[in-house]
Amino acid sequence: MILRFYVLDVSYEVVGREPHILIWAISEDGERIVIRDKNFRPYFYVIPSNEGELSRLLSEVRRLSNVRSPIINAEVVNKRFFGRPIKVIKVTTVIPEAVREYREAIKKLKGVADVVEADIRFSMRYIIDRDLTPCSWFEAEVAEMRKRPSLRVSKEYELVGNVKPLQIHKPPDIRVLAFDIEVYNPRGTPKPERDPVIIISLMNSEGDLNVIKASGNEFRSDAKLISDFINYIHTYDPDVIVGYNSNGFDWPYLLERSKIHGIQLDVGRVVGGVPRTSVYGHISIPGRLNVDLYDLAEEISEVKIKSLDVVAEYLGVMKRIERVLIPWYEIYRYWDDPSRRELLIKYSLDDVKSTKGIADKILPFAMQLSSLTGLPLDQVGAASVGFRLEWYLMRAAFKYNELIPNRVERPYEPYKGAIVLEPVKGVHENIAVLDFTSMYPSIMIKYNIGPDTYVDDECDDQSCHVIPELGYKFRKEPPGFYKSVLETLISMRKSIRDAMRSLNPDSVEYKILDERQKALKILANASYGYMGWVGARWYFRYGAEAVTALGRETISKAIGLARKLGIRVIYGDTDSLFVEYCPKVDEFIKLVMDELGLEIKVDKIYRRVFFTEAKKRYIGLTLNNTVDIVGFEAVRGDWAEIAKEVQESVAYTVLTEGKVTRAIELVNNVVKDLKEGRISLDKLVIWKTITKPLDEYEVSAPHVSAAKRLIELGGKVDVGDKIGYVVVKGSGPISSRAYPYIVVRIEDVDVDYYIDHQIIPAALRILEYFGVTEKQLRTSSKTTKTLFDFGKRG
DNA sequence: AACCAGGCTTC
DNA sequence: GACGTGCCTGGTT
Repeated sequence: MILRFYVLDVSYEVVGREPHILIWAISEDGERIVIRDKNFRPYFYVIPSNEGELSRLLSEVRRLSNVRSPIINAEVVNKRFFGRPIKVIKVTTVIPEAVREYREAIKKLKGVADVVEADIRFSMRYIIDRDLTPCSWFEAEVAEMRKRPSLRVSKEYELVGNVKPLQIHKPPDIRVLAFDIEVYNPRGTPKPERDPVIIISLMNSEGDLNVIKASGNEFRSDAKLISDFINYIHTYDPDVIVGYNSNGFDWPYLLERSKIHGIQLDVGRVVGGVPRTSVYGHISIPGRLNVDLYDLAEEISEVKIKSLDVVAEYLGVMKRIERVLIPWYEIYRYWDDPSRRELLIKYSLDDVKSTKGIADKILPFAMQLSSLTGLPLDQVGAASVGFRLEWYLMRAAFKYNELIPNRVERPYEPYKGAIVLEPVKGVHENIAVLDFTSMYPSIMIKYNIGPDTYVDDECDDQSCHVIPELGYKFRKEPPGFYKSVLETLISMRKSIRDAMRSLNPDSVEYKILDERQKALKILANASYGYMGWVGARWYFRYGAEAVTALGRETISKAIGLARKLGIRVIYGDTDSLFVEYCPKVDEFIKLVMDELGLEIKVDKIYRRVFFTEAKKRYIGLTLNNTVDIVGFEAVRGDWAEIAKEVQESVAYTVLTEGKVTRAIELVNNVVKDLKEGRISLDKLVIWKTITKPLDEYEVSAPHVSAAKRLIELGGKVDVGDKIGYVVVKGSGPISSRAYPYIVVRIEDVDVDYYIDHQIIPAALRILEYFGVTEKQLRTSSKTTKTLFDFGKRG
């Protein structure tokens, strides 16, 4: 029979002595199914040192065959390696696990230059070779077989013919389950060996909400909670499970708690298939797609702070002011206090609703990324940008008959990057931020940059591009691997955008295509960083170096053109220019296109923007009167809340009202409040991450000594933990006075430290420019100057 | 003055 | 289970 199905995931199992590919899918009529392909075999390639060795090598390779997993085929085939035609031996065996053994044995043979494509996971090999991308529709000839009882699906089929892609964009109805756990945390960072899970909140595709609570003595027993959770999953049977930082927190935590209770966290579609850590640090659940939305939220560059509430607000899912927000370190207090427990439950529900809402907004994008890269949905979010692009490149290489290079360990070699201009300090009115569109990808295409186009010998500038500063040469023709891939990505994106023009923007079809064009853009934009990444299969340092050199040349020339037109340039970084917004800007944009062959566009307009002398830091007032704070302390996580609040209000006050006096008053009041003990301790906590084992630190930083004190107190500190410390009264270095916030009483706080090293510097960073002195900030005065008295002198 | 460390999230 | 470099800052040595 012919079956149409939507692919969720691909895995494999070895049955007897035969590998079976399992395609997890949803059939056209909505059934959850598995299609078994028994006819796919693992293989890899052997590159000879010279082609004369081929026939000898062929027979030596064949002789290595063993009975456990015989070499069922070895033949000479024509491939390309970095663009050059090459003859290699293709070796095919039976059991995927045997590939490694054969690879090692063959590497040792005389006359073998290298063995490639022996490090590609079997299920990914299948996805590449059959072009069976997840999150896409296919059709195939199948035969229904008796369903194995170990599989929690409704039907099982065996693949008989070939799979054929279908041109259907709309996915079937997928069951998505969002979940969120709350943990009892009376001692800072919760530890699964002592702190129970107290709440699990759930929300499914139908919008049903559920709360599972800890029970028993003091409501701190979570054994039943865990088994209720497992039962819920079996009953609802989700295809996709989403959480926020669930790979980093919820799943590992639940796994540890289950182990303590001796419960098997059997939540998959294979009986006994428990979640386990898999590739890219994601948690894999057999037969279901476990997606951590926090990984995907990292794509949203507009949001600086990637917390659940902020991301949900940005995506229009839930407003922060309309939801319950509880600081994480207070969770246990709400749980212990019967009058506040309901509020905690409400908080947890708001979290799970936000999680589900974020899933609705970004899963469509992730699904497109999955279908483009071939990485299953649960991996595509967890895979770093480099790996996503790499899988796309590997699929492209297969189509071009190019061999996929091995991942090799290389030393890290830094190279020169972009230009950052010295800002013109002060307040500027009416400023346009211009951006080169996809500067680095455009450069890679324009100059045909890549490992296969680099020319080592003589080459004149007729047939080669010669790179400024470096003198490296890249041949103009034919297009290299990177250029071909980038041009394909860009032309695919263009045709999608053309197709979108004839669609209603509210239609499902339009939205799906929009997500696809965004995914294409992201892949293209990752290409330069990927080429300069030492871990990349297609790493090429000369190429990455050439791209930044050409970028520096491009922006310098653009600045020259702006000046020629008499347009004042205020600031610039890599591919952006802040210029005064005047009618000549249009002319400038045209001139850049004509002279440099690259597109530059107005990205943003500020009514007012303020720079100190520092690079990468500014505050801007947008056309709709919101304030952008970039780079300053207010948007960083390692400053005390009180200092961030002060700086944010100062920024807002000077930009919108232009009143320095008001800003000074504001700081005065906070200083006074602090001195008189009216600021709560949690606004004084400074949070910093422990990034390596404590004994590896060469200096005694405050957060490190606070962490050591936490251990003395019987606590546990792991790499990655955030340590919250408060500086207390006394003498000596700060680190000797940094204590974990949980042991500090408000009356022991070194108020002067917070005034001198947090509030004053944060406020002064902005106000210093307006002639405000440290003294004025400490004590009230009667200044009446406004921002504009100072603003025009810059 | 020269260095190291951090810059991000979940509870 | 690292896409790049550049930059700022505080604290220690």
